[in-house]
Amino acid sequence: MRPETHTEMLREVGLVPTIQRLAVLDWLSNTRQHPTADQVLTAVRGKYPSISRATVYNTLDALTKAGMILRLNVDSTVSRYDADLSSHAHFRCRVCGKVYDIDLKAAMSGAVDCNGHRLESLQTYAYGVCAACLQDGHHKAEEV
Amino acid sequence: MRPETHTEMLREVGLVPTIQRLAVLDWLSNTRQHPTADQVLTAVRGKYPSISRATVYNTLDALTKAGMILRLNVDSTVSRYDADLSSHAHFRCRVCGKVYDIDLKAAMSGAVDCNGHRLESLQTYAYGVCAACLQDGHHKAEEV
DNA sequence: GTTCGTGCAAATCTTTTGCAGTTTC
DNA sequence: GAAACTGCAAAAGATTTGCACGAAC
Repeated sequence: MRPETHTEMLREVGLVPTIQRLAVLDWLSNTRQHPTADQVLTAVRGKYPSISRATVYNTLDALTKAGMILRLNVDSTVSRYDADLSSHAHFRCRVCGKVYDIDLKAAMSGAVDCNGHRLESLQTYAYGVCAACLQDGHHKAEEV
Repeated sequence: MRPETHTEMLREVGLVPTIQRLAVLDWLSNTRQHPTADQVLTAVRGKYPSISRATVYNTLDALTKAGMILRLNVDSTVSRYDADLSSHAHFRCRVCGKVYDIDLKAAMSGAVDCNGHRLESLQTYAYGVCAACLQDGHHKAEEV
């Protein structure tokens, strides 16, 4: 979207703003889909044909760890990525496999109709550091 | 736990109650862990050394589709399974990788302390049939 | 006896890794 | 120039598939 902003953002988290990373970040910021790594690779190769699969994986991982994008586990066998950090839930259709953004409140309301989709089940996952690891050693726990 | 009950339950959903399926279901019902398919394989082989990996995968898939167990996507690269169908959320520690059951309310409260664990991020996934597929043809959508 | 399920091996798919060469600052 | 990053190829894991044999009803 705004390459300069993205360049700055990468620098701020200690990542070298390479062409490849900017291409991934720019494209991801402009899509409303929730692409898999392979879809990112295909899309970015439209602009930079030489980018390799490993670089895309490395980049997506680095951006995720830096908190600039989200890695979604909404599919069971493949990761998807989302540059929209605002609080929302994701809906996956078991018929067509598409992933939609949905309202968090609509999802949690218990209603079957969820933003026009028919909700059948719900999963909530939390991530962080467990009680045992917090005790084990704060230092160790902070490092990752 | 109660093999007879499990036998009945399998019949009710149209699955032949084989030794293998009962072994998987029994073991899964008695663990508080959230095992991967491989961990189920190892555990069940303790009792039935001849059970194959494919059968475990087939069984877990059949039980999931029948709604008797849940398939968790809390890890990004491996599925975990849970026989506890009560409404709760799952917490994954990024240090040790363990998965814990947590209170859904505690998870959604916004507090950092979540059942003693330090919550850093939250993901909510909804599953069902999307608006487009519902319109496309109710019949097609119901089949799966 | 027919249907459904199991076991084995191979195949597929996603993701990670090692390393030589290149880019960035 | 040193540190960080990329690209390639190979490896590692998880899951699925095809098919012959065996179990269940």
